[in-house]
Amino acid sequence: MSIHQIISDKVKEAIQEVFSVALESVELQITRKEFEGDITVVVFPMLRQVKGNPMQIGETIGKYLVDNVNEIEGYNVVKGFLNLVISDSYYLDFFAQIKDRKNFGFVTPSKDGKAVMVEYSSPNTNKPLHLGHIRNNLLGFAVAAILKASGKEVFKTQIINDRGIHICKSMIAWQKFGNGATPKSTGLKGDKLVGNYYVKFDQKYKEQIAALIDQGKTEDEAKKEAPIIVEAQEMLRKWESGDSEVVQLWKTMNGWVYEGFDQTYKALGVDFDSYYYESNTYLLGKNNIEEGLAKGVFFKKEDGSVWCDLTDEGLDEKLVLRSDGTSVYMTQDIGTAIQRVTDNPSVGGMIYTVGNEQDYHFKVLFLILKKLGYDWAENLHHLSYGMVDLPSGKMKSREGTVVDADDLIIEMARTAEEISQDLGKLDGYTDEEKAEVYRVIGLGALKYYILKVDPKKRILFNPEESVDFQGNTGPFIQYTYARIQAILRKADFDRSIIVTEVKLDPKEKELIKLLELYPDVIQNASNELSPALVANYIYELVKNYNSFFQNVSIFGAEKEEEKIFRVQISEIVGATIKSALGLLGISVPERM
RNA sequence: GGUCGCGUAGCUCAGCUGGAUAGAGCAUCUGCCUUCUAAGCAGACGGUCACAGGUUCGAAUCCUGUCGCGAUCACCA
Repeated sequence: MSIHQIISDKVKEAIQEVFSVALESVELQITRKEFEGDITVVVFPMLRQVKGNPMQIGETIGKYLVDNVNEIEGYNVVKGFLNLVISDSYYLDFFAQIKDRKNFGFVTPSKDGKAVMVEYSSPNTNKPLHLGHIRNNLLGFAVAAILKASGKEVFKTQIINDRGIHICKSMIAWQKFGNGATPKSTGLKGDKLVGNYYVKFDQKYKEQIAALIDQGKTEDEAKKEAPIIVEAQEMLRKWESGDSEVVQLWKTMNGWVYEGFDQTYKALGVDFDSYYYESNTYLLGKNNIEEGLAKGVFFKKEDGSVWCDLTDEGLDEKLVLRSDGTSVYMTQDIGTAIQRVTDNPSVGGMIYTVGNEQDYHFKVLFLILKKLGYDWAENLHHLSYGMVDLPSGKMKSREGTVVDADDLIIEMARTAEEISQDLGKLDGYTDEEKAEVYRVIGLGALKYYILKVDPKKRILFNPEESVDFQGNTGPFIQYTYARIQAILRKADFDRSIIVTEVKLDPKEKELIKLLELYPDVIQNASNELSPALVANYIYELVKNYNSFFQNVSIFGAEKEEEKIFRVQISEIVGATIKSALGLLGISVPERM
């Protein structure tokens, strides 16, 4: 039983005994550093049930606790706050329990529980991944890892937008201007090559629109009549009718893109358990619309279009099938969601990692799925995140004002290299080893920078100066880990000894208190789907460790037991940093 | 216009279901490398928590309104 639970129970007992009142709940918090004590009972909320002076009530409870709880050594009351001093032996016991535990903080998954499907990434196959995708990928990957750590079975998946007019745009431009260029012939990454033709299309399209407007057309007319867009639409029709030439070109170009994406995913360190392709799913959902009609969830208008009435929920009517019987985005998403649960029957909920511009879409989608009566529809979450903006404004891939994912990853490693070389700490490493460390640091900086902020908030990303290596950053945390490894390399004595009696330094006590919180942090982060909670926890831990590291002599401890204990603390803090960073997809270097 | 989100130090961000004097980093300034990695530590400076009301023992946190920024309201995806 945790100390918090014990205190909570005993406070209730005390109130019952002295005031004959059954307390509903007890509010505890960690004692602020400026006061003496470890855990604080807040007396104020009790005033609702217990009449009296908060100071006196605090005194009464404090006395009772010291008399009746071994772990509590003393107390003091400040205003309505009862500060309790917890004995060293409690923390030593706790430490002995977690000292050798592998995966401390992680809950072992239960087989009978329902699985969660996490969708993320979901790119279009007409252009390379950019900074916005990076945020998406990092969030999705981290949330999946955190859910796993909290004991759930997790499937990572993505749906690839591999069809539609935007894909045909790249294809048309390649056909017209590509001269048979391939990734091999140009040396370009496949997704980059295809992306170039998407940009090329847009240039040509704009030229043609301008020319048509000069000829006296209105802008709307020009946009519809420009030859290149007409050709793209024709190509989409051919694709849909299965024209073998178009399909072949489509397969070839998508193949290039996938190779490129694989490299980027690998560089980012993310992966997937399954892939869904829109070309296979875009016709899904129509049957479900039929079912919905039969159930009365949907209704048909005179023109044959099918709608869902959501006015009771304060929303609008939503179209789910066009009057010509073809699907819309919503139709596909309904169908795909149902398909995914059919494919993976253990799935009891899904998380969609998609930008906040689609908040409304997912609100509607979830409502419709609930109305259709699926039990898993109760556990659907839109992991909504804010845009990543640049100082220059919004990123637009058609205009080429994007920060390319691959470029950024390389750039980060280069920055890490520059800083590292100035410090000269990796002397004696081979070039390959150094390059690997730079890569890990650069990536760590990028990932941490993006994950530490609340997903809901938009990020202003300044490529030149945004990524720091000091303070609340990935490299600062990695650095602490590397330093701990240096201590462990030097500590060539037996560390398996269980230390039972040693006077805890306040900084040591702080560290153990923080470690105690780790399982709760994982649990909370999984409930709120927020890697930022984990990130801020690691920072807190690392800051405390650094203060300990700098101010408490480890090898120069007075007694042998103290020395061993301090090394053990370093070891477990290191292990916790590593596992917590792992939840964010960040690796740690042994030396840096 | 309706709906949703955001607004905390010069900048970038924390602040859990309301709790003690609102916390970090960057930037500026002051100390600390002959012992474990100074990518560090200790400290100083810096706040009308957008604004105005309300709820109560207590509000950055909850409610209402106002302002600012963003997103969204397609038989697009």
